Amino acid sequence: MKSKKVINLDERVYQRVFDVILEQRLPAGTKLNEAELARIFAVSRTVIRKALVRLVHDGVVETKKNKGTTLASVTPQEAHAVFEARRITEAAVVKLACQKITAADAGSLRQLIDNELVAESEGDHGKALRLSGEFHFKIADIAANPPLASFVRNLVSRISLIVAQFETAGAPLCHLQDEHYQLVNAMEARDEGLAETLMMVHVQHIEDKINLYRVNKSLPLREILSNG
Amino acid sequence: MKSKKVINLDERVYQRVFDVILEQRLPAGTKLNEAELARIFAVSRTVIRKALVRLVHDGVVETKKNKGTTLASVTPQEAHAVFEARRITEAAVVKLACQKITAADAGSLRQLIDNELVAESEGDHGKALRLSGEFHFKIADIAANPPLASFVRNLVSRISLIVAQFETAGAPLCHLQDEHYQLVNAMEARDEGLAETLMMVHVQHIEDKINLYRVNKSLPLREILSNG
DNA sequence: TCTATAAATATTGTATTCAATTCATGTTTC
DNA sequence: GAAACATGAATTGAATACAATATTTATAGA
Repeated sequence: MKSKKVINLDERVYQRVFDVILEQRLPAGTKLNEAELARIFAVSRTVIRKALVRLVHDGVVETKKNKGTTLASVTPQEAHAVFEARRITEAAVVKLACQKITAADAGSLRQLIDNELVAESEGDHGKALRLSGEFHFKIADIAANPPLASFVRNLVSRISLIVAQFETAGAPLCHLQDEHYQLVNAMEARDEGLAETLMMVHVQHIEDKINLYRVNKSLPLREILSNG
Repeated sequence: MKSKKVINLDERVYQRVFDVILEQRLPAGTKLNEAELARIFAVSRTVIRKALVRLVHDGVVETKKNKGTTLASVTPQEAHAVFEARRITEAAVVKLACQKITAADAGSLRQLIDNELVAESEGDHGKALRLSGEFHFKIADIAANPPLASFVRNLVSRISLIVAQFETAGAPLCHLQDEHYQLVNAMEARDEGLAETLMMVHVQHIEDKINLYRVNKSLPLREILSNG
């Protein structure tokens, strides 16, 4: 058993950027300059480029020739499609998870929720967001279907970007932890129908919050214009 | 309107390898030597590597440090997971497509089936396989959900690899075109329930064929052993 | 003949260098 | 003063060179 798994340099970069996206610590459209990233991670541009290629493939960053690489920003239509995909996929995944969940799994899930609450109470909003994402990753792992799990990871990360794009800082994510608890209970009871419904409603709630904020965001425009 | 879209060199390589996989013209485990590919495509290894990174991310090729890159070969368990993912995803996708399909879309789908039959009758088995895949891609496009469409592309290509891995040459894919026709009819009638069922059965049939061949493949073992 | 060791080879990982293109800025000309 | 144009900086695209390592092969000894 190797305690220290050797991973390529680009994997480190990829994971780090991925985590930052999950924590919503970078505003949409943030430039990811290759040279700058190379300095930050103390590697060559080659390594950075490899990580960026993968992130582009994931759809979370966009590269334009001779212009630069930025965090992907999406239109409302594109955002809606990602939510739709996530509702469909996670509904199916949670049904699979219902069939395969163990007591230990349920314990891990509840632990994740608790840790998230602790992080939130300590003011570490970024960590709480990441743990919230990992809750969904864990469900996908329980479903024991690697391709679906990988797709869920992709969708959750893209939703994180979208939320960060439309949400103003400190938007309340209340109730969502409650929904996580209910999900675990339904899964443990192996109630596929309930779990499926709860999951779809849960993702819908996230989308609803975004839509609210999109409306709010258009309001400050007058202030900005009159102020300039 | 630009008639000639400038695409990066690695995109060409990526698409080409992707097509070859869909056409099942390379046996599983085939080595994709970077230097050799660079010669074939007349580009530097840098370009090849970029394409390979994306293919690895897709799960269709595997790279081992200092060992080489090969077409991915999967265990029966992994293969089953890919089939499961595809059944779930395409079932949902075809329901979306039912809601959005136009008469022109249905025409395009039927054209694809016809072209596939022509290719088959002309003995171009590879082209027929690729067109069969494009039939599924087209349904995903009709569903108008880019993330799901991209995932379907991924799953279909992986299934192609898996089929190529377990199937012996010239395995009959009869009946499957019939199922494609029935799918188009159900979609055009906007019968979501029927379309969903047909799709799941269709994918199941593909998996069943594989399983048959896996059994057959283990039989020659005695011959091999007694012959040596 | 078999084994163990060492050298050669093959292959990917990473860094560095050069090229091409876009964008902004300044300059010149009318 | 305005517009066209040239020029320089910034940035990614691509090629080449170098490093690290696993595999194979050759060789020497028992």
